[in-house]
Amino acid sequence: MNIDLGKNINTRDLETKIQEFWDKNDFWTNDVNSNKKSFCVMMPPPNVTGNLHMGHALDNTLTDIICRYKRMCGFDVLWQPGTDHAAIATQLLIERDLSKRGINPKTLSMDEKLDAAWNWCKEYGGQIINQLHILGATPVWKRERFTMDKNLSRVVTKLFVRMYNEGLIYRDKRLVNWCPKQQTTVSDVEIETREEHGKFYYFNYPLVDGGFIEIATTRPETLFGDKAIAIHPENEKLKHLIGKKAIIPLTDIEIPIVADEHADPEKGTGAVKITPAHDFDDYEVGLRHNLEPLCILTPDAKLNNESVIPEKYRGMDRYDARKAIVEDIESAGLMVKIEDKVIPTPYSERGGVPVEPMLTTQWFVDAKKLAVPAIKAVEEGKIKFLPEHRYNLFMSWMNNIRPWTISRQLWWGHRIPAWYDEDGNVYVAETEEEAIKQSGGKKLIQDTDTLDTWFSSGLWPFSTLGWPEDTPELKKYYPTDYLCTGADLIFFWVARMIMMGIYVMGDVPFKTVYMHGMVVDAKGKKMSKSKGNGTDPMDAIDKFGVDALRYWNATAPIGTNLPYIEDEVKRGSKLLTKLWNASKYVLMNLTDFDPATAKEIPVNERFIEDRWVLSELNKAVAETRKNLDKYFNYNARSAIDTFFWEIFCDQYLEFIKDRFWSPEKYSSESKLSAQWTLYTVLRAIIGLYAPFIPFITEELWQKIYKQYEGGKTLHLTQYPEIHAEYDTDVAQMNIALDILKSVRGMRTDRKIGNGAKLETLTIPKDTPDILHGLIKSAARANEIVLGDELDFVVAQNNQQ
RNA sequence: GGGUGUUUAGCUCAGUUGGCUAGAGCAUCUGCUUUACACGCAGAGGGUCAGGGGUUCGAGUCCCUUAACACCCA
Repeated sequence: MNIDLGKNINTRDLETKIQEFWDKNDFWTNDVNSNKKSFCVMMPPPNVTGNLHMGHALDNTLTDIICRYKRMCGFDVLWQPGTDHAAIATQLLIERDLSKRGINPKTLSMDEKLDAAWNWCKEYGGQIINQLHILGATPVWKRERFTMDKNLSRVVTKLFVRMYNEGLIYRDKRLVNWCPKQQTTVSDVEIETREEHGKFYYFNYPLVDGGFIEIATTRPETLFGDKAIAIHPENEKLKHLIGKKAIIPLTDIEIPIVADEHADPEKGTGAVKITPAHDFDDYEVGLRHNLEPLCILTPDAKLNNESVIPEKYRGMDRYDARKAIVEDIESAGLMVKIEDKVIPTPYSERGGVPVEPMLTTQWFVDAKKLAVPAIKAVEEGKIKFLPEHRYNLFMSWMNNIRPWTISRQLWWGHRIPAWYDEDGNVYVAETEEEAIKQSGGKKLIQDTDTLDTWFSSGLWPFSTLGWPEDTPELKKYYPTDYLCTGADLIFFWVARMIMMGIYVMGDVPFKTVYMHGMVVDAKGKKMSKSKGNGTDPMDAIDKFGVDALRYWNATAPIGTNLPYIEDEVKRGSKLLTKLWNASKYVLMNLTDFDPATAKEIPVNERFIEDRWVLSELNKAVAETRKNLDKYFNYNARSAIDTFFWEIFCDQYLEFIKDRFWSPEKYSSESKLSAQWTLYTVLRAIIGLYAPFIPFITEELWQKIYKQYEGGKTLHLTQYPEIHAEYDTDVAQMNIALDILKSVRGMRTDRKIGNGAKLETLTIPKDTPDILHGLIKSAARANEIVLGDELDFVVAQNNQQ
C-alpha cells in the first residue's frame, strides 16, 4: 500500500468535498420494499424561514448518529425531513419585511399577503435545509415535506372536519389568552411567566349602606369590569358584609358582595374584586354566582367604549389607565396603601408583551378526551422516555390538560374549514362546495382564522407518511422508532403528536422519545438573541469544523443542559488530528503490505500484543454497540475514545515500533502479524467512529479501504462487529503492562527521560518468555536480565 | 404554594440492576523536541461523591431528612 495522507488536514475543505459527494449520490434513501427491518425517525420540522441554531444542531447530530449507526447495522432507515410553516413566527418576519419596504401589511388583501409569504418561503426556505446538509445529516432528502404542502394541508382539513363531527373540536365563547401585540389568541404553552416587580394596591369601595370595604388588587385598571366583591364564607372579620352592595370607585355602579372560597382570608384584605372577563379565576367565580362577564378592553388592550367606563379613560392603554385610575382613586381619598410585590406575569412568547385574558369565541380541541388513551398508552410503556423522569412531567401535564385553543387570528397558516351563513350558523366541511351543500345553498363566508401551527405538526408522523391513504410507508414505518427533540417541546409537540397519533392511527407515533436539554452558554445561561450570548453553529463550524462540533454534541448529557465551551469543542479538533496522524503512521508501516496478496497470519499465531489489541477491540465494539442500542451517545463515544487513544495509539502503536525498526530481531512473520493487526484495527476504529465524525472517517476509508472492499461509501458498510476469533487468552499481557508502568514510574523518580535508552532492564525471573521482546522494546532496553526485583541501568551514551 | 431535576477534582461533566484503590476532558505542576501527532508523550497533585440519619457484609448508587441552585406548573 502506498498512500500519502499529506502533512496535515484541512477539515473544512475535506468536509465540503465529502458533503458534495454525498449529496450527489443520494445514499440515504429508504426502500419501502426491502426485507430489512425498518428504523424510522421523524425530524422535528424547523421553521421554514429559520436558521440553524445550536438546538437544531444537537437534535440532528444525535439523530444522525443513531441513523447512521442503524443503517450500518443493516436497517432500512427512513429519517423523514421537512419544515414547519411556523405560523406566527413566519408571519412576523414577513410583516416586518413588508413594512421595511414601505408596505403596510394591513392594506394588502389576503391573497396578496399569502403571495408575499410564499415568495418569502421560496427565498429563505432552503436555508435551514442547506445547513442540515452542511451538518452531515442523512435524512431521505427527496422525501422533504412542508406542513403547508397541499397533501399535508388536506390532512389538516380532513381531520378538523372529522374531529368536529365527533365532537372533539368545538366552537365556544370562553376566556382565552390574548396577545394584544399580535392580536391573536395564544395557547397555554405559548406563554412564559416572568416574575415582575409590581404593586399591590389596597383601596376602598364605598358601601351603599355607608362605610367602606377594602380590597387589594394588582390590576386596578380592570375595576370597571368588576361584577362583584368576594369574601370567603368563613372569614370571621368580613362575613357580615356578604349580601350587601358596594360601589365601584370613580363610578356609581353597584355590585354585590358575595361569598366565595376563592377569596383567601390570608391574602391582601381578604376581599377581592371579581372581574369575570379579565381573570381566569374570576371567570370561574362569575360562573358560580351568575355574573355576566363584561369586557372593558379592546383587542389592543385599551379601555373600550363600554358605558360603565367614564369618558376620560376610554381609549387609554391598559397601563396608562392604571396610572390614571390610581391617581384618581388617591384624589378621591379611597386609596389605603400601595405595597411592592413580585407579580408572576404571563407574557406572550412571540409578542413579548403580557397577555390579557379575553372573552372571545374560538375553536377548541377537547384535549381532555384525547388525553385519556394517550395517558393509557404511556402508562402501558408503549413509549419510553429518555431521560425516564420526563415521564412524570408528561403525566402531570396530561392529567391536568385543558381545552386547547386552536384558532389563531393570523393569516399565515391552515385556514379553518368552517363557513358561516348570514345568521351565523356554522358549517364545517372539507370544501366550500360541501359546506354550501350542507347549508342548502346559502351564501357563506369562510372563517378568517387559521390553526395553531402545532395542530399540523402534531400530525407530522403520519401526514408525512401519506395518511389518509393506506400507504406501504405507513404500514412499514408507523409507529416510528425514535424521536429526538428538546425538552422544551414536550407539551408543544411531543404530547400533541402522541394524542393525535393515537386518535388517528390507533397507535403511538414513536417508541422512544429522547428529550435532551438545552444548549446554554459557558456560564450555563440560556442562549438568547436579546442577550447576545448565543453561538451560531455555522460560526462554530467555520472555526472547528463539522466533525468537531458533532463530536462535542455527542457528549450531550442525557438529562441536563449542554454548556457551549470552546475548549470542549476544540477537543473534537484534537481527536480528528490524532486520528489523521495515527492513520498516517499506520500507513507508513504498511507500505510493503498489500491486504489483497499478503499471507494472512491467523490471530492465534500473532504476537501477544497483537492478540491483546484485538481482544480489547472486541470489548470496545461490544461497549459501543451496547450504548448506541440504548441511544446513549456519550458512553458509546467515550468507549471508542478510550480504545482508540489510550489502547491503540498510546500503547499498541508504541509496542510494535521496534518490530518495524529492527525486524531482524524478530521472527520472519513478526512484521506481517503487526501489519494485519494494524490494517484490521484501524478499519474498525474508522467504522466505530463513522456515525460520530462521518466526514473524516469517510475520507480515510475512501483513501485506504475502498480499493480493497469495494462499495461507494463507508456509511453503507457493516458497523464493526465482535469477532470470536479475536478473543484469545491474553491474560499474561497484564504482567507486561504492570512492569512497563513501573519502569515509567522509576524513570520519573530517577529523573530519566522516556527517550533515554536502558543498558539493562532487570525483570522478575518468573516473567513469561513471551513478554520479553515486548518489554524490552517498549521499555527501550538494550538487554533484558532476569532477577528478583525490577531495576535498570541507563545506557552510557544517554548520560551527560 | 405544588412538582421535577441538579449538587461527584479548580472548571464542564461521566459513573443505568448496590461490588476492584471513585473516572474523563480542560486547567495546574514536573519531565520529555523518543523518526505519526507539542492539537503530542510520560508522570504528579487535587475528591468526607452538598450536610445529617438509615437499610446492607458492602452505598456516589437505595430510603428518610435538611440546604442551595435550576426548570416546569400554579
